Amino acid sequence: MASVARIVAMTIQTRRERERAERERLIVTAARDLAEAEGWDAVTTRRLAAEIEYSQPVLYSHFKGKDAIMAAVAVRGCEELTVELRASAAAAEGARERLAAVGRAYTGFGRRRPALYDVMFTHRVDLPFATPEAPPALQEAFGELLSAVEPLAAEGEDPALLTETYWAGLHGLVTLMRSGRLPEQAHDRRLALLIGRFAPRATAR
Amino acid sequence: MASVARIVAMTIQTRRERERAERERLIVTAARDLAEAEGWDAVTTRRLAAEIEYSQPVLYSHFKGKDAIMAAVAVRGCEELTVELRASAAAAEGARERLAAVGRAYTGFGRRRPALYDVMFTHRVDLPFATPEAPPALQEAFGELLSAVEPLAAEGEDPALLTETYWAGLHGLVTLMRSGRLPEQAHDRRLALLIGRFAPRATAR
DNA sequence: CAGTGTTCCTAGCGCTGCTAGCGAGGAGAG
DNA sequence: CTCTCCTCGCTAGCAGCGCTAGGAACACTG
Repeated sequence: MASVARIVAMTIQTRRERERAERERLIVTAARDLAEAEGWDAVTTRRLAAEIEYSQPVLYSHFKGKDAIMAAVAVRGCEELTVELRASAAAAEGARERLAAVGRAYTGFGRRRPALYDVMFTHRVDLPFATPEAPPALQEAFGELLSAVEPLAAEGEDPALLTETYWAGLHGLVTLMRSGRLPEQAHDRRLALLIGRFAPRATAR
Repeated sequence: MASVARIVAMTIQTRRERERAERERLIVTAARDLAEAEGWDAVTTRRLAAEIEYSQPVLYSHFKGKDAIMAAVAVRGCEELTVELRASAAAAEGARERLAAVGRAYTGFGRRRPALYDVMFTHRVDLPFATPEAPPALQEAFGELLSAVEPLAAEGEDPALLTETYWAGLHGLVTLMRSGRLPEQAHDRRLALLIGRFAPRATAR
């Protein structure tokens, strides 16, 4: 009897936990969608609460604060980015073309999903980044870049550092363009120049 | 008599305008200093008003809003950046060394004055950038980069676009590092890699 | 069915950027 | 020198922000 009761309690418990987890996903999805539709300024705790049809304090039973919600959105964004990078790399042949493909995919992601990109790579958000405790999704995304850059590293060059440098170039292009500092229309040519610097034709042929 | 009165009135007018202009400079300086000391979050209109020893609404008689104040700080920042870039370029010899010098100066500026850098190149601020109406200070800063990059452009490459691409690389390094996405300690090596891509040794020698 | 514990909502705090409207004080006219 | 006017900067307040305390209502336990 006692054991049965315990089992029942456990299943009720698990159902509750499942519902909680589902609601948490709902919060993150709502925050992301709202941000992508109207920008992060429109994502207020009140607005978000209305969106999920709960009251404000519920948010704080899932996340420490608004920043934590944004961090969760960022992690989900990394997963999406990884998928896109992987797909583009898989479809490309040759080292130079692989580098170009991930570059296009990366900047395309940043331009197509500006709000998501911002929370991942621009906004201050308390996520561990350049450490072993970084979210796996983030490490995978970096890994995709790494495997595209690595074959193009010259002798004596650290592939990881070279990848970070290439990443910085892509990131700079995306952010400067999106904030109006660089004109949109020449993006492809700038990207081609960047790629050319990291994969000289001599190396590819 | 009438003319004398008019002249007196004019000098009074000019004195007032001078005082107003001085107060405007005071506001911008206070905003910049406060931001550099405690970050932009600490720069509230109340705090800023207290700093300049006037009441809040005075700020709005000079600037349309907080964003306009930040834009003014950004313009002043561009002037400072131009000075530093120019000095570093002048002290360097050879195309490759010039490129490296401005790269070091640029990233050094970003690391040394993070709040100022953010308002210039990261925060959304309604300044015309990539247009002829851009602030002269901004165009000069870009010009400094341009004259360092131009000699290194290959045949058929647009020097302006190449400069924008180099700028993006520097900007990416600064922002990713400052937001914790890239570890600080390897900055010099990443910068060296970037410079190496834009000024191959073969070109310099 | 009563007791118990959790869950979620209402209400409110201190702060933000920004603005309306008043009162003091100097400028100009006679 | 006095009176009028007008400019200037202040006090006070609005709506909205992130976040939290405390009580009501619900579901489960025995």
